Amino acid sequence: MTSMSGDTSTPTTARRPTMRDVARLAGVGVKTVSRVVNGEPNVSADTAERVRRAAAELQYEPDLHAGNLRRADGRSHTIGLLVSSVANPFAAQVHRAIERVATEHGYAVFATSLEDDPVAEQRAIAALSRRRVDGYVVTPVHDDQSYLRVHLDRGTPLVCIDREPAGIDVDSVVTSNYDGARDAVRHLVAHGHRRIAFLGDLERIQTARLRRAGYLDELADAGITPDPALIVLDLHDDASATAVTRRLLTLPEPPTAIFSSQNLVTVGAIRALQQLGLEHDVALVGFDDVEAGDLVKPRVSVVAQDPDRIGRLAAERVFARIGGDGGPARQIVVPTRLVVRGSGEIARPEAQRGGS
Amino acid sequence: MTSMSGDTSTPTTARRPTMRDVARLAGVGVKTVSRVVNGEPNVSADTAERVRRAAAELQYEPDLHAGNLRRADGRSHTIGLLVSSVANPFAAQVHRAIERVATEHGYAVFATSLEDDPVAEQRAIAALSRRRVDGYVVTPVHDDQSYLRVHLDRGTPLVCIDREPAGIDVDSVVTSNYDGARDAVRHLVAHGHRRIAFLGDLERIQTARLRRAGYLDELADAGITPDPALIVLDLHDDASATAVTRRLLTLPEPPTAIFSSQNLVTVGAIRALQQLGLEHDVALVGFDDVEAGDLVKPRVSVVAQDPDRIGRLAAERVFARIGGDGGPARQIVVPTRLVVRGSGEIARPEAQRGGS
DNA sequence: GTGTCGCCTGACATCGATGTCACGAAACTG
DNA sequence: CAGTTTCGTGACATCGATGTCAGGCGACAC
Repeated sequence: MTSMSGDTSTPTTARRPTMRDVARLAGVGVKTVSRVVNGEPNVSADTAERVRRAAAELQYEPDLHAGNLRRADGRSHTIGLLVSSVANPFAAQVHRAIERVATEHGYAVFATSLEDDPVAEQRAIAALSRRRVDGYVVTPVHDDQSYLRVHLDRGTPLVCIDREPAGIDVDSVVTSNYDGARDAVRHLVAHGHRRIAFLGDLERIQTARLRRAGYLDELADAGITPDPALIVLDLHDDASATAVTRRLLTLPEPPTAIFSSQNLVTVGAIRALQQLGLEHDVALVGFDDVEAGDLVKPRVSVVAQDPDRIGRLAAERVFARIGGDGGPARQIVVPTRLVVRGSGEIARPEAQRGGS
Repeated sequence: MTSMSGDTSTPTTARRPTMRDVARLAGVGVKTVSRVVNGEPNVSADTAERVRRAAAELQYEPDLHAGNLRRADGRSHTIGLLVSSVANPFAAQVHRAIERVATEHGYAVFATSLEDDPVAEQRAIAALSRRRVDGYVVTPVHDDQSYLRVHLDRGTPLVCIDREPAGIDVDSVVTSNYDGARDAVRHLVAHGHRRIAFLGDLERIQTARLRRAGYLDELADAGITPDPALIVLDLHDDASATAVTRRLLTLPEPPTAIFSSQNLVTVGAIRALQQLGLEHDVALVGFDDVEAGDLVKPRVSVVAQDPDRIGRLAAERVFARIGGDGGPARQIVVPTRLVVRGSGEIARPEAQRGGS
């Protein structure tokens, strides 16, 4: 109603108002403005109202960082998230879940893509440390996280997701890679398969090794001797997965089922099966869900991870730590879910039942 | 080599060292430490070395925000990104592209999901403003962005992506929604189709209206009178798209081709076609690429957007503005690309050639 | 009427850094 | 060799806020 000056036109470059400007306009001291802005008690109703009006008039926005400098708890109300890539669908869903929890707590999230580069991991941590984040959620890439201990000692919590950290004892939230792989293989064995191929991700990735172990142990428990010819490791993209799958399927004794241990590898396997016209004859179960995996024919069965839950649990751990939880480090394992859609339920051909 | 104290065990809670601590240890003034840390000139080689050693010993990390308080340019080296959802594949790819440019400039990125909530847009801007971001990249949701003018006036640039802003004159980077839609329809017309259905997204979304307009204008140019029965708007998820598509396909005079104007809607249409066994008989072109769209049979043809380029261009605009570019607002349009995979090249059935 | 208490309020030091400036020593100039 | 410039350095004010503390004022009890 009562506008300060008649000038309502666009100012060229306005200085950002500070608490002092608001104080001056409201005719009070800065500390009183501070009290009103932060909802502290002991301010009379009409002083508060005058301050609020002045703040609104100047469109005042407090400077969170300036406040933190002096504030007792020194919280930046910001956390950092390190993932393989924010564009990776799995990581993106984890990110969304974390963001949801963060927003509830009034926190903002810095997300950084590491692209599996250990050096990027350290650089990202340093960049976030300079920005004084209150906590980290990290997908470990580096083979040793002990360099992070100094941050823990200074009271900045860290939670690892997807992979277990090495060299530090912190909370972690990971998928049940080993059990999930066993579930997949057990499912295929239950449909009569004995020649089950394994398409593995890069062996240097911990989760890939766990999935391979699950595959081998489940075969062993089923009394099946693994055929080394059917085990291919270190696949990381769909093109090489396609090539390898084609080769396996044209062996003299081809597999009757395939367990592919990762997203893109599953896509590559599907493509190979389609190219050879074998998609209805050879069973396939993938680890990790495939986008639009229910549009393909046959629809693709998978052992699905739960990125939403992983993200939520990880965020809850971080905020518990920020909130002062000093308990021992927790290892949380999120189970996988077998999604039955068709490709994994293709039975071993009758022709072969007699053989072997 | 020369460790300060013999104690290498884990300290319980160490205070974070400040510049003063480093100065004291190195036996110099704080300003000298500041000079070394920031690479300013006029420090003798061995003073600099002594300071660096002290900083390393204490594992000193400068506080970026404290520095900004006094620093002339006051840059937080942080930008804010508002998207529909960080879990949305399109937005996630845009995000990754922006992050790449940001990293080159030494910037970190705050990403926030709006879930198409106009109130969330304003809340997010306020949260980022309090954190003093140097620039914004925004997917507008609110129907009026004039409330952002104050930030522009204070020198914080803003670039809109995906949708044009309303009420402010700023840089924007958008897909050629109108032309892309025309391309899709032209492609279907070229394959003989005249009864082409349109499955539109929510009409309140600007891009959805543009795609509809492209559809209608291209039909008009081809001399085809649109059949209102084949135009369905306000679809936003795959379930409703499936239901609607099934209804259209069972009309007395069903469409021979479908143009679906969005990702999830395309998925819904595919599912309906598969359920009715018509996927090889009715042509389909979608707007926006579908993940694993080349695994479906027939492989799905789309008019693809270029999220990587959109993100990169948007980020470059923001950094140009942060760098002082005061030129007039630029509207950048990123063209779509028709991806021919099979579903869009199904010809109009011969049986119908005689008719109409 | 006076003393005590509690509520409001603002002056001032402070957070961790950078900008300004003055000072002494060394290097150059003529 | 005196005068000037340059270099290296640190004391100090300052950025925008909050924590501390003391003072003023009105209400209440005796």
